[in-house]
Amino acid sequence: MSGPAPAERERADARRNRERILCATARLIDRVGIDCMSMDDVAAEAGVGKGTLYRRFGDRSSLLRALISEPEQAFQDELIRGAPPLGPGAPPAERLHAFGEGVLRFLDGHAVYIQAGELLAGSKRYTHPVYAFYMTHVSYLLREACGETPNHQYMVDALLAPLAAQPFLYQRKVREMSVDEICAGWHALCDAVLASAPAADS
Amino acid sequence: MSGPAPAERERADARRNRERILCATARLIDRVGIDCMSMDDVAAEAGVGKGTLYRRFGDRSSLLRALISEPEQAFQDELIRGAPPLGPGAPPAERLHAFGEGVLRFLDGHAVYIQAGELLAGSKRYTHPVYAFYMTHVSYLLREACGETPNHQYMVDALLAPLAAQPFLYQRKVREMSVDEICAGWHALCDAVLASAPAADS
DNA sequence: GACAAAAGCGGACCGAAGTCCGCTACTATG
DNA sequence: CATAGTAGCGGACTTCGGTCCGCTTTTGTC
Repeated sequence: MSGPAPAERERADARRNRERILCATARLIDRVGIDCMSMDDVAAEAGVGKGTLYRRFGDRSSLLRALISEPEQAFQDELIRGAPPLGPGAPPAERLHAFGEGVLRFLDGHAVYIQAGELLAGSKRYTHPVYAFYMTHVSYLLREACGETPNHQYMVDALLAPLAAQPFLYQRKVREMSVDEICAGWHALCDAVLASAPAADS
Repeated sequence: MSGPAPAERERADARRNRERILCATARLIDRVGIDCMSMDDVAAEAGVGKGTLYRRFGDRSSLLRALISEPEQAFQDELIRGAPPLGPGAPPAERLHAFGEGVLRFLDGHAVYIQAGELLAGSKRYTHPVYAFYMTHVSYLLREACGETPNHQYMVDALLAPLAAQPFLYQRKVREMSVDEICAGWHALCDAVLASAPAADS
């Protein structure tokens, strides 16, 4: 009954370096800002070689994403298992509203990490698992709320588009909108889309 | 009555090099694709130095944009001075629909140049004059169609978001949607937004 | 503890974007 | 045509993201 070998055991030095790198990155961002932080800086600050850095994190944007992967995971968990209206239990339309607001407030809370516009905003946005997750979620809620409609998939994308980091930062910094104003806007958009489809019975 | 000195006269060699560069760029894109085209390649193909290339075009994405600036300009002219429903004369709601469809078909017609996702899609999208122009246009049409609403500005952004190159290419390539399907989706979104506000009288 | 396999390390290296600055050659003027 | 002033040229150079591959450390086995 020796437990099944832990599928992938992380070697001790690997783990140590991974943590060093994450701490060093956070420290550097705090000290010089994301824009001025080169990958060489990170490697040096962490006291590891550049190869190690890239072996663990693949590329720059993945490294940055790793920094917020924990709260991001927590947010996703809330969507699936959390309390209403974010989690299951509330009517789908209400959950949809809560979802958008949740994403926007999440973005605002982690503005430091996404401010370069790289995170959740780069050209990889659409192919990243996180987009697939959000898309599935919104698709489900929208279908529950108003059934299958001709342009269902498009509406899902349209609802998700203003929740990207890029437009958010633009509205926040250039337009100088408050988070509340942005949320209000999204709620209005959400209502418009919901109202445009015949409400499902039940 | 010697005409006023032409504000900025372009030196002969400058003009020659500018044209050489644009031709060389188009040729290279055609030959090896945007992704494999380095700025050194362009300079070499055009037979100019790298400094010249950058002096004229600032950076890579500006160079690419310059390639479609002519048809882009033509499209903008059509919006202002063209025939209805794109130009003035048609009811604002109808013009709004025509605008979105126009942008989408424009994107499709120039997919070669925007396929790298750099053009009209980079982080500069929102600060580029072209976005300001589109924004003003949509803002005007939306206001004409349904008056001032609480989230006017947000709705404008929301309508414009799915007209960016990035989501367009995603829908086209990954989702394998036809241009017509994408247009249909946008029309539906447009209707939803228009319907969500009290119609203006008049 | 000795050993072998392999997971992981690290920094030299590469390619490409973008900068800098001394030189060239075009244009305006007498 | 000679000259001066300046717009424009060009390529060496810098920076930075990302790759490669020989070397080191860890871990499982006897």
